[in-house]
Amino acid sequence: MEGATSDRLMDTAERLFGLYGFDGVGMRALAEEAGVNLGATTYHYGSKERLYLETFFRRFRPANLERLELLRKAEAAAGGRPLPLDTIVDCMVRPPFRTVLSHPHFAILIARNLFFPPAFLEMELMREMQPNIEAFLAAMAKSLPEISPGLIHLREMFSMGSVLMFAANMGRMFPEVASNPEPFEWALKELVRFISAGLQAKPATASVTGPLGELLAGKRFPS
Amino acid sequence: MEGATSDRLMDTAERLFGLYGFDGVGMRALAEEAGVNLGATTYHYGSKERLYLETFFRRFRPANLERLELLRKAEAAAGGRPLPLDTIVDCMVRPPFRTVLSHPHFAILIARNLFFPPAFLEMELMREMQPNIEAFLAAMAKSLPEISPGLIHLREMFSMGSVLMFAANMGRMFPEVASNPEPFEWALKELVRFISAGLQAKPATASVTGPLGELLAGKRFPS
DNA sequence: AGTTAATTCATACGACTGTATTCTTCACTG
DNA sequence: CAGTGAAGAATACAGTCGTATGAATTAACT
Repeated sequence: MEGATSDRLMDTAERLFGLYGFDGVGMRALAEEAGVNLGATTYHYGSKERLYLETFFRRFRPANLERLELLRKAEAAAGGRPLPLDTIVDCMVRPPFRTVLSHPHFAILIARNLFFPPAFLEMELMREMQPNIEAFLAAMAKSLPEISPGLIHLREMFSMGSVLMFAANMGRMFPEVASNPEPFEWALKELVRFISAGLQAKPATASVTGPLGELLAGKRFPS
Repeated sequence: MEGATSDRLMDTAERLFGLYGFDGVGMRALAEEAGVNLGATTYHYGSKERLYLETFFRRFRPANLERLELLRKAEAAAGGRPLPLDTIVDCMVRPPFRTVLSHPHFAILIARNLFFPPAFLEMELMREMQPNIEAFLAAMAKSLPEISPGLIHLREMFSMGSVLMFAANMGRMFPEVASNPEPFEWALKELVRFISAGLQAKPATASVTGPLGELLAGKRFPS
């Protein structure tokens, strides 16, 4: 079969880079763990950075696109009316975690990259996520008219923290998720619940206008 | 003044380790950035790992202890009655973020270490945090009698994700927090609000008993 | 079967890693 | 002022890093 070596390389990279980070994994350890010669890494991917990028984006890109698709579909079905918060949050978290169900090692890698992206990843990551951020922010703003955009932005950041924390620890929590997905599904539903409750909460202080509002509205966070 | 070199070394370590992680910073780059000879690193700290540990724990330990103190005081003031959720969460997040107000670079370092602790840190970190986890879990359980311990545990993990996401990004959000702390204080209040709303939410599914409940109750998450 | 391309392999290169060693400089004390 | 120990500085060491190179091997196709 064609590509068995390069596939084994990427699967091992997914696991090791997730566990130890880009700087924490050497090409020799990676090749050995994959049962592949060291030279094969250069041959198939050219450089360590490219291997890292391709390993990450092969699963991240489809999941990210599917998020937007799900949101568009839900919006179309609602016909212009604001979506329930649970629906929006579900569109946001369902695709990546469905991916993770069949590829558990990807969970911690995505958490690592969204929380502390390596410098060479940052730009492409932002470019990939910007449409999603804007679309989800807009959907939330429509469903939460009484909350200022700056606060929604802040809360979306909080939400992403919860999601990524869950992703980073699900390997420890549900070691055999593939064969027994029910506890995982339960936790995922609770994650959605937790987030939408936080998003809908009454603001702690009066809505912030003026300099602070503009300041927060202009910021970009990983998500 | 005594210890100027070792202090400069630790301050630089705090910043660089936070930005690039343990494996992302070399001793030479660290020494040069600190304006210190390479040999001084070995002389003052013996090894890279010890420098890392001391850098982290010099601020983490006091903040962590203060969290427990605050909770104890609040519990004493309440005289056995359950505490308001906002109070519990405030005790949890206030000390680390007060630390971060005077030492902004520590924010991303603590986020990194709680999210993806290096292997050599994991054990000591758990030992340091276990009393806190148990105390806060107990306080929350008392204030949320209708929510199962397993779910509270899960939600505490979600909360920690929000907190750490905020910590990891506050450098970008509030670059001059020392001279202008008001926006930061506002965001911090909103963080507390977000979390306590999520903690108090009605469970998404009926309370889980049997194997799953025990499974979740026995797990340990970073916090 | 013979030619060509694709892939695997062992090896090597220079740069960089964390740490050890050695020597010099400085400050303070008896 | 002699002496003692801490601190600073330069250099060295063995090991590992990512990557490059060229030969050996396999696969594919005429």
